[in-house]
Amino acid sequence: MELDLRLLRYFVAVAQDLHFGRAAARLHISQPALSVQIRKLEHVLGVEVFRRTSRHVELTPAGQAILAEATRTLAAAERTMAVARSAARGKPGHLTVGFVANAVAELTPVILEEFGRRHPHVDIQMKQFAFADPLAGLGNGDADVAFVRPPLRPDPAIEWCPVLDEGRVLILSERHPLAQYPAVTVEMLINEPFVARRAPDEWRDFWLGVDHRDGHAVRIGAEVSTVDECLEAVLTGQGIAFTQSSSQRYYSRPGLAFVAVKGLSGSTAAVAWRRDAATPLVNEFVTAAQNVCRCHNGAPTQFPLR
Amino acid sequence: MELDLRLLRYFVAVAQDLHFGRAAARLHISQPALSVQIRKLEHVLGVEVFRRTSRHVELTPAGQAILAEATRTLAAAERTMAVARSAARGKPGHLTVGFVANAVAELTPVILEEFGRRHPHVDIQMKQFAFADPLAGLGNGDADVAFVRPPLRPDPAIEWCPVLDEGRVLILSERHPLAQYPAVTVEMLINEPFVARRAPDEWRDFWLGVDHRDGHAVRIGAEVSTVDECLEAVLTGQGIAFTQSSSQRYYSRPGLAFVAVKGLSGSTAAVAWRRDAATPLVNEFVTAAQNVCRCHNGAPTQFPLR
DNA sequence: TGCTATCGATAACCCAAAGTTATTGATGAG
DNA sequence: CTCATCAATAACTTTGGGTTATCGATAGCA
Repeated sequence: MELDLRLLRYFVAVAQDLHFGRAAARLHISQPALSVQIRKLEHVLGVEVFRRTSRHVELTPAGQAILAEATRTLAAAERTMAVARSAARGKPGHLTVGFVANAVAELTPVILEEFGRRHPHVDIQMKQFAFADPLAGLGNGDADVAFVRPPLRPDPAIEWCPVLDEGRVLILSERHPLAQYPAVTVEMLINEPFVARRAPDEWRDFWLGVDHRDGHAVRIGAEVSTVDECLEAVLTGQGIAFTQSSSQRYYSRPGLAFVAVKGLSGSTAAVAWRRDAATPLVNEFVTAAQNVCRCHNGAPTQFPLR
Repeated sequence: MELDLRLLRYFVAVAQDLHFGRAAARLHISQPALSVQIRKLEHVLGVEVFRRTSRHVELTPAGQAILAEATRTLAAAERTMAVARSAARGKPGHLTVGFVANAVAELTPVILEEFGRRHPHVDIQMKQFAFADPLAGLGNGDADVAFVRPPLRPDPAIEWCPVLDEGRVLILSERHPLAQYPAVTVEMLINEPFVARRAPDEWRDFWLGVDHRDGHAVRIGAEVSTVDECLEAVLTGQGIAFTQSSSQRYYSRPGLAFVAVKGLSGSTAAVAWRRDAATPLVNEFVTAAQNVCRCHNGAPTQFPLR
């Protein structure tokens, strides 16, 4: 019996939510089918990857080790498809650019254009990642280069260079009482429910403004994985959230209000890449980004706080 | 329709021998099944990967680009299996060591032992590669580290460090007239048919002793991909061949004779690794190899020429 | 202790698709 | 022009991944 990408996809899905029923739903198959396939995977691999009772599912140590490799394998397959798509469009070169939310805002198209002018034979695929992966695919090879927003977990394999500094603002329903204020302070928000990003701690905390709360715990009104989920939660009044100020121009929509927050630190956007996968094309892309933002003299582009 | 490892395996097989019939035979399926699956792959990828008539099969430019990625994807899958096997044996760590022929001969087990003593939790998988891949899997991630034998095509991503220097000897059937000589010269072999290794030019030529032939063309008696095929060809008298002198101790078998060759340059064996995948484990392995052979002061272990 | 809700495993069945053999049709060689 | 080669097509068989229905184990709770 041979290994098969489907088995890996199923495995990763179950590993993600540790629940056969929900994973099956996400995969658009029935729960028994998923159970059978996971057992088949375990047979093919020769190890039990999950320890499961009728009440609990968890990865075995073997499962954890395998999960990392499975993710890489799936990323490689994804990349194969991407290269094929590029080739189909007559472009021999290919570069996958990961990003989160609105990337580096208005600078994004400028950088792409700058790069495209120098490398017209390269097909660029922009690929968005959810909050759960602030490295925007750099971690497992899903992306060659990425627009990210620190704070990032320190990782010797990842290098980055700031491109854009902007302020952070409050985003809330326009029916929320605070929406009328021209500006607020973090203290005024201490008891407000926040919309939290499902993300690694350092990222989640940064966007909840934990550093500005003087140790006060955060009330969580909703948990979200993507920008749109976040906006949805805010619109329906489940909570408020901080966001980079460029969101006002990218995600403005009826019923949504933005309010300046006094004293709140800003957000930096950066180009990032893997030190061990710095192909010439990646380097060229980073250079293009640096040229555009002129951060090679240490000063990323500054946008007004509001 | 989703991409599937089977399709990639089939694709690579056809790309290798550019012949549907033979590829199908190697894959143990019928030729029509293979044709259908390749067409399916092309549909999934959205590009034609082969240009084919009833007389000729060749990769399209798109196919070439995709082949590289497909190989990497398959290697990643292979690695997933390997890690699973390791985990099944209760070893959380894993290292795949590629090698060609008899690796670094008697030093191999010593190095493995040295490394194993320092890293008992790491499961080492030795993986042999055919002559076609003198980089022993370093090229596409099939191996983390490898025992190779220069000459290698210069590649900035690959670094290596010599471990062992040994002479080269002639290998021939004991019924061959020259088998009686205590030693021969290359001039005496100019008109002898040689067994050639199916390998990149620099490697193939080195093992044919082209540098010692003063420009005389080589008569090719057989083409082989592996050591055993080579010995088989020599035993059946299809040709003679040069080999590292340690072969006398590793591949000695009834009917086979080894003869010293005066003036023939030696062969170096080395540890090699990818600069961009030099994980701590890889570095430790290289260190172990260096410690064992003491080549850190520039002098790889010397074996007597005969 | 026993009831209930939850959730993964098992069973029985169905059907899509990968495989088979037989054949066609195109093409390069002599 | 004929023959041999080789990929594509056709008609079919079979494998196995999917389904629904059901079971059995367990945590929560009165």
